[in-house]
Amino acid sequence: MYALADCNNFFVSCERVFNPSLNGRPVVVLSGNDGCVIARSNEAKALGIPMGCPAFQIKKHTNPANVIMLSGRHVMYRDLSNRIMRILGEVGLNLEVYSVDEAFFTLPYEDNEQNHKLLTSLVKKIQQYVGVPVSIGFAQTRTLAKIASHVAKKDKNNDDRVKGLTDAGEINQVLNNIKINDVWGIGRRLNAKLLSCGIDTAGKFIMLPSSYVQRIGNINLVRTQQELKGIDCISISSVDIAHKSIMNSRTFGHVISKKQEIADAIISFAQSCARQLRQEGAAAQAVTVYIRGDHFRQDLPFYSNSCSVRLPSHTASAMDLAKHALLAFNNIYRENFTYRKAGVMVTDIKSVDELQLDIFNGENDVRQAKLMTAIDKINNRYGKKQIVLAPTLTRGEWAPQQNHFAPLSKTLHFYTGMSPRYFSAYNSIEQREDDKEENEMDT
DNA sequence: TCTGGGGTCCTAGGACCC
DNA sequence: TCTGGGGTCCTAGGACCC
Repeated sequence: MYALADCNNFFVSCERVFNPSLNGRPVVVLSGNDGCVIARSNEAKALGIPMGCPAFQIKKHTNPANVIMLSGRHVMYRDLSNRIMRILGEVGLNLEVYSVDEAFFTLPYEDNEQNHKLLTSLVKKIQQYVGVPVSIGFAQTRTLAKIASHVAKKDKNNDDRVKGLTDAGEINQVLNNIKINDVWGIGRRLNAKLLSCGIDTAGKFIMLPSSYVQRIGNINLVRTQQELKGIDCISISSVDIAHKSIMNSRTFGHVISKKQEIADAIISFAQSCARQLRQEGAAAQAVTVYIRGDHFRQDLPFYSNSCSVRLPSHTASAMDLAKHALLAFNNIYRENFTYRKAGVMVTDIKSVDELQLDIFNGENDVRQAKLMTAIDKINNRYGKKQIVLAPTLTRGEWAPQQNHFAPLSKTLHFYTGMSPRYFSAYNSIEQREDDKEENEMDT
């Protein structure tokens, strides 16, 4: 029996932990550059604000004075997420962290009454210790558990926020009322295809012959159908399985044409990829760079391109990765165009354990590895940005604009469990302007 | 004026091999 | 005129997720 714990309106709920005055009001959290809505409170949903809605359009949808718009503070969300996962991990067997606000786990009891009781206490514990509301669904497969948590969330009479879908008759009834695009694994395209065949509910979908389902989609769609029928066939690559790619990219605060400014961004992205590789005890042997114009600007010529470069050996060195990322960038950069977004992706990733022989091959590799280890030690001890590659010392021209941070420091005392260290991490994003000065002093 | 970021898996088709 | 058959590997692009 699988359970899925899903945080309600996660980013908004995190903001509310630190700022209870947001309770009961329509709140949205925005993406980078304060661009799109990426989380909505129930009140904001009720106003008809759709997911992904551009911030400037909220004024068209609603009375803007009604809606509180906040810039995302992902360091804080990650921290609260970790706390929730720890609590789930204490009870749940085989915890699979699926995303920042969701995790699957298996249930210990044969008896569903007992499982229900256990989950109810978990929901209460998370509310009490972390302050974030969580809904939990459980069923025979992950896909059904997902639907169950959906039901738990929607049902206003269900105070304990736990829902089990275990009775065959009830499952059928629920599936007949679930719209096909609310099923996990069926997105926009497949929804359109299925609708055109007259399939609009999960109940109708499970009646289709699997050969037909395979023709509409692919093997994944067949698996989704099996899961809805109660046959377990989707596995989740859990957190301890290594990443296959690591990406770092940003939409710039405005369009940029100067080559050096974009190069600075590329170096910064490569540096972040390298840092994450080292945190995971891994190294990569390929790096891809992409750059693109602003596809919303009809008045500017549009150009986008990408380039991959293979490194001579696996590395997690910021300098190696930045150097090769710049080679790739030089390949694709064109004069006379403007750019709005760029990114760096590292692939062909292996754990350092697998690479012991390779990585210590050359004199240079050994020195680089030692140097990066030393830099990590210093940055971990004295702060993330004590030693960085030179072009990333100051805040780049490309840095995204975010102007809607909640006044966190004023509300922080609501949260007693926070150490000074977290405090500074949470505030670091707010204080970009201060950062700039600090960095100049460091220089 | 203003439109996110970071992942995974599958498939078709081309290159290449014998 | 007429031009094999089968296999593997790689990559780009499309679909999905949060």
